[in-house]
Amino acid sequence: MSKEITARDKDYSQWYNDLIIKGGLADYSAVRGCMVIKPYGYALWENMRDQLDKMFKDTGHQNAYFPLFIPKSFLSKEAAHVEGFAKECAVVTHYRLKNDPDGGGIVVDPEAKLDEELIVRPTSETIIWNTYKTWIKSYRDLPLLINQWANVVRWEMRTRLFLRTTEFLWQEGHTAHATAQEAVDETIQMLNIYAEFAEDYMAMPVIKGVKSANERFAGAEDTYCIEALMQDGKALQAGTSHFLGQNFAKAFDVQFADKQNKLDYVWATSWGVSTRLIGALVMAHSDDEGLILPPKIAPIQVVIIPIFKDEEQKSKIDEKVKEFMTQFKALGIRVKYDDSDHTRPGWKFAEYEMKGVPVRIAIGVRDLEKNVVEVARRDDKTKTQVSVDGLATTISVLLNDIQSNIYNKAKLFRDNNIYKAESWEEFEKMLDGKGGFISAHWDGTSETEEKIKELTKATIRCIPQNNMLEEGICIYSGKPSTQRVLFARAY
RNA sequence: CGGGGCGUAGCGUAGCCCGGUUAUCGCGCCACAUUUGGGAUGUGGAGGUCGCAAGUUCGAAUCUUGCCGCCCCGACCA
Repeated sequence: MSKEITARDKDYSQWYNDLIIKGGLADYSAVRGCMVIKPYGYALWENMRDQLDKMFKDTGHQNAYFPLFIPKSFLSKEAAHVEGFAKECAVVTHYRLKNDPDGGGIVVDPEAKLDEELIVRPTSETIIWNTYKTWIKSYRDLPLLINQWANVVRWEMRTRLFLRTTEFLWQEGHTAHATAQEAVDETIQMLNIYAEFAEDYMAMPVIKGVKSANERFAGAEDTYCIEALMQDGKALQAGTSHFLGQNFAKAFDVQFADKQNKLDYVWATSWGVSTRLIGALVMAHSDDEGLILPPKIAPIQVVIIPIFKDEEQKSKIDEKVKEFMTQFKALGIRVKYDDSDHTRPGWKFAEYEMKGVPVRIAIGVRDLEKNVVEVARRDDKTKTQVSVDGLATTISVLLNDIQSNIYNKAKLFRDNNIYKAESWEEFEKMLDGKGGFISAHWDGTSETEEKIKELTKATIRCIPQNNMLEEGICIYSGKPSTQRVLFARAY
């Protein structure tokens, strides 16, 4: 098997696939459009999930779990919602198989047809709001702050590892509030949590903003999002937080009695991030040697590789490494000692580079004599001799350093790829060049946005938060505009 | 669903146009030996419904027809 990873500038799609498959994160599966997340990839997801979960709980949310199946009639209760999802639903129509009477295997039993078909959830608003109806009676029941970790299914035409798979893992928060303001505050709070997670943990700079009407979630009043920039100049929506207004409360008749015993519909939010974040991580940081994972979420932060000629040398090294391991673990560093004998050091070096392990420590008898080890960083590929005295502390500092270095590098790239377009010609030229975010004036109409998409495949990624108001003219229509918005081609 | 490409061992492939002994090569796998500071070397070995089906033929991986599957590019989308 080829060990080489395709070069980024040669074939970006192949580069991306190579990183995931050769980095050991995931594989294609026997089921069309679905992937197998391998242990290493799942460990990465668990680290991300655990951190997000902590952030949700720190802001008063609780986890719960709702059914995988949604009765078809639920989905149609909110008009915009069904409109948005109808085209990509997997549907359960029968509940039993039987032996084929004509021989040759097994067939669906036509006798076992469901009276009402079940939809495999593409998102859970409907089943959850159907439940909330029974949970919410009074202002005392509010706010209701629930999150669920789940899998969902969206039957997309074309799939792509992590970025768009038929089934994917995610979390979806669904909250209910007594006032519109409180719900909006919640929406913004969760957006901020996503941004904080992306930047502080994934080392991926994001732009916070609000979607235009065209890009809004089906059934939302407002969709807030974080947008990241990938190395090929395309944008990626990394997380969304929706202010749902009273749409779902009205569709599912969820009313509460306030202090004055006046009935009103509750105000809702929903917000989610998915395993797509892993795809974002891969495209944001990796190079042609493999993955580069930020230390804070890397499944293995440090790998130790022994270099020895015989058993005697090996046992000396083992003894020293045992001390390191204790010290590392005391500092909470995720460390792996790879003393397997069936691959040689050079193989292991390449292997852990492909897997994106931030720090590699090589240790041989030569080092033991000098009381040093060789420390190699994945992010900048430098190697240095480091004293074994206080090694764990040195490495701990180094991991923080790597974390911020990865972030700064991604931020520099992102900042260098935000352009201002003043005219249509300029706009098109920028898109066909390096891509990136293009800040341009827009007249605020859906028609213009659609026309631009049709002509260039670029969409409005967001209207940035705290956007400066600025008089100008729309790059497409020439009509007056009050602010710039961010355009990009996107995943 | 439209356009393009591909299906031969676990992976990657040659052979196909122009049909002909036992289907090529590399990686990986197994055994032994020598090795181990950047993807080791040697020797020996195991592993195949040539995507499926039908047809043409003395003979099909190769030709014909149908079907299935996958990848890439579009439309759709987190």
